[in-house]
Amino acid sequence: MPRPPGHGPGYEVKRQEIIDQAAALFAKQGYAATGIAELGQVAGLAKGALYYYIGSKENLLVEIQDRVLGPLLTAARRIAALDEDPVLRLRLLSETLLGNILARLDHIWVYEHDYRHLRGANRTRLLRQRREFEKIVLDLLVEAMETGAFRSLDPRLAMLQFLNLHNHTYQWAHRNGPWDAEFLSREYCATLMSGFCSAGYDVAGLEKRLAEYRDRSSA
Amino acid sequence: MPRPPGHGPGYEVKRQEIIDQAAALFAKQGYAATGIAELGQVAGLAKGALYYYIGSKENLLVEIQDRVLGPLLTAARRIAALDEDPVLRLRLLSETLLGNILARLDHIWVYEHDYRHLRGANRTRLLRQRREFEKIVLDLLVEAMETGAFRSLDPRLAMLQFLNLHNHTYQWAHRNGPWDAEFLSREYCATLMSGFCSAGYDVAGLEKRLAEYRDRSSA
Amino acid sequence: MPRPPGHGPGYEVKRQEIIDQAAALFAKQGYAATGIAELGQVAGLAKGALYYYIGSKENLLVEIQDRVLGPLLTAARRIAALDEDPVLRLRLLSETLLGNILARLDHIWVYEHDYRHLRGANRTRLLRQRREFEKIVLDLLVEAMETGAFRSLDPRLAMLQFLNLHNHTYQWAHRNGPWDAEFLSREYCATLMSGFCSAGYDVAGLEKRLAEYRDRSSA
Amino acid sequence: MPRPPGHGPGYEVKRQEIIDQAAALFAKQGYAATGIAELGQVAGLAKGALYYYIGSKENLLVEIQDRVLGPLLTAARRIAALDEDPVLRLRLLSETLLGNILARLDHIWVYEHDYRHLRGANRTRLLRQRREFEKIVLDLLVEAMETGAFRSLDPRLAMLQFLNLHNHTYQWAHRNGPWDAEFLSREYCATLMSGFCSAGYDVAGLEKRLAEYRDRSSA
DNA sequence: TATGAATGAGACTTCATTCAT
DNA sequence: CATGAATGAAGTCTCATTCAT
Repeated sequence: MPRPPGHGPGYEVKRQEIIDQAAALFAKQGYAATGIAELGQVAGLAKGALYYYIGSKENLLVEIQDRVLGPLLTAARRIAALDEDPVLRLRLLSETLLGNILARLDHIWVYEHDYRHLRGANRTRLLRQRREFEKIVLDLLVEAMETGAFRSLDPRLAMLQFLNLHNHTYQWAHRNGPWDAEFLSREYCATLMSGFCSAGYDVAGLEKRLAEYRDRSSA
Repeated sequence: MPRPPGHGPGYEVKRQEIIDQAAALFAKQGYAATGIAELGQVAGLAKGALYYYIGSKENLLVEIQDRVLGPLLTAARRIAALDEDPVLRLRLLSETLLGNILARLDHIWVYEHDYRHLRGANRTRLLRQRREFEKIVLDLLVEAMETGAFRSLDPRLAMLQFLNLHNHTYQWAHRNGPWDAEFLSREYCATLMSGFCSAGYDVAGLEKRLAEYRDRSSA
Repeated sequence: MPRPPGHGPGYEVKRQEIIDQAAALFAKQGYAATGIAELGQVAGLAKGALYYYIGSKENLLVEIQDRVLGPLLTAARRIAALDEDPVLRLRLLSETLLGNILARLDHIWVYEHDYRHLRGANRTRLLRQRREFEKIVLDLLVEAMETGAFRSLDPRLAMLQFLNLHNHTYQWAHRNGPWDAEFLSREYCATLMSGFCSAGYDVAGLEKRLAEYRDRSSA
Repeated sequence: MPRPPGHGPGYEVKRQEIIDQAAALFAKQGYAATGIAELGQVAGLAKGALYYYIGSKENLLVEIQDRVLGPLLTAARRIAALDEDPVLRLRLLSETLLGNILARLDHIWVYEHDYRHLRGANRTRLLRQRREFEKIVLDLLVEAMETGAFRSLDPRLAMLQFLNLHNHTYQWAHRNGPWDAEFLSREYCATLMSGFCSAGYDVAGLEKRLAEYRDRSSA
């Protein structure tokens, strides 16, 4: 991660390009099964120049993980802090999560498969961030139980169902698939909320409230 | 009366042990990142002897995949053929699937992560089997819609939700976890069926009908 | 102005050196019995660097075969196309063939012994080239029969005698041996032509006509 | 070569079978490229039993060489000692040599290609035997010059031509080929004698004298 | 006699990385 | 900024051979 000091203006641009290409390769073949030589070929750079940009192979993995978890956590924190119904916030979080997954499918492949190749501090940091994200979901679910929207559930199991349903999407989604994040989120949440909500809760009204929220916040 | 050239009586036993150990290692570190030397160390065998049992590294991967898909497909075919309500059969399939996942967590890790390292015929065969399993789920969902139990859903998306929810379980489950297959299946199906069923369908009655089915079939 | 990825200026030179050294080793010990480690030691390179130059062991074999058959076929085609008496052309071909054999004895060892270790396309190509060379000899012999210089022979057996006599030379010839290609060719052809020619043919005149041809073509 | 003491009656028979099979394999693939496992498969024996018969891989090579050189030297010595015209003896030797080559093509392949894999005493002994055979040919050629049948030749080069022409035959001959040893010997000797003999020598008469000799010795 | 299990060296090849230029 | 050459460990796999049974 320590980048050599004093780079020209094009450095960061090219660096980001290389990380993109690496994410695509890692997603297709796996991190361990992708060689530096292959990366260089795709990037159009000899190995020496490649290392000038990437530092090390593991560095690439770190960057890819950061690209996934950085925006995701930022958005999740923002949503969790909204002054809205926890169920609505869960719905917003769902759509954000799916949006991130669909927007960067190859990054997600790497994120889901290869985080175990991180070592030491990189790994610790990653796991901390993953736990933070899970905690946000968990807290929203607990809040929804406290407001009476949800019945009394095992909060951890509810969170795991939420994550199972969303996170496994990368396995079959593909660019130009038939469904976008908004649609998938609506469907997933319809399923989850039906299962989670209390007897009297108006599940069908959620989408209306979401529309109202969007009117308000875009105003 | 000398045996013809082949393998001795203890061969298959030891072979299965080695596959077990390989599955554990592959699950922890990934197939590509696990070396033959490491496998040999765990098995307590020199490399030559190891190869006497395994044939090749990819062979191990094939065996592990077969151990997952073999029993799973057998059970799924049997359940799909039962003369029962499709919703009940989905519930049975769910529990079987979760039972397989929890019983062989490390095999499932490998199954989910490393099938891409299979080549040629091995890969083709695997993908065919995966599709067969998915087809069974899909057909049951369609049946449930036809009987009026489920509302009109996109069958493929319903199947993917079913699989998302179940298959991602390996990511967080662990030996001696708090929940068994029966419990998880009940919870997952409660969620899914609430989301999928028609307005008038008696979701709560599913578990009772399951109990009745079990009484019947054990009789 | 940086070079595009590829190979530096010294690459090809070193590569040819390595092929030379490989030919010497293969000739002495056989292709199959010569290890990459040994090659590296002789070349003064670690295994990694060696592979940077050679690509694969079989590649070395291909290059060695090409070094033999490339010049040989070029020369043979040129000679066959000359507007001269077929017997004279056979004499010229004989000397060229012996010149190639004596000039690259170790290459010829490998060429004669280890072509069977080539696989697939490499092997097919080699066999095609070998057959082309044999065809050239065969056609010249047939021509010589048609002009009446040779008696009526089984053309294939005549060709095989020609090749037996020449090609086996590598088995006993050595650098700084007492005989050069010109001398050996004269002797071999004296033997062969005596056996092949018609009753009235002036065998002894062949060498004189050769000298005349050389005068003409050097003028 | 030291065979374990005290074997049953079938030992030697089976041993010879195995050597036959080894010769076939070595001829087709080369000594170095043929594995003991492959030999065992062909022989229908596990590796332990195979070693009981063969002692070591190099032993097989020794046996194969002996099977070639033993009969050849015996026959050559006998022929050289005949009280006949040296040219006739050369003709007899030629036919014997070709007979041995054609009768055991795979042994000859091994003999020609893999003698270099012999080490130490095995190698020394082989080379001594080879030289003895060459000496016999050389002496006959010198005799033929002394009797005036042949012109004055470089005896060593004459011998090498003789051997080139005969020994290279294994490269293209095959079982059920169109030509037998008698025919090939007649052709080869016709070529060689035409080239070697003095002006007045009756080459054509050689075959007649050969027939007379055969009448005499079968009588 | 014969088996099958075991060894350990060595086979060919690829790897991530470094560095002088 | 970028190259190409080099390393040495590690990758998967095969080898000839031994030996308890």
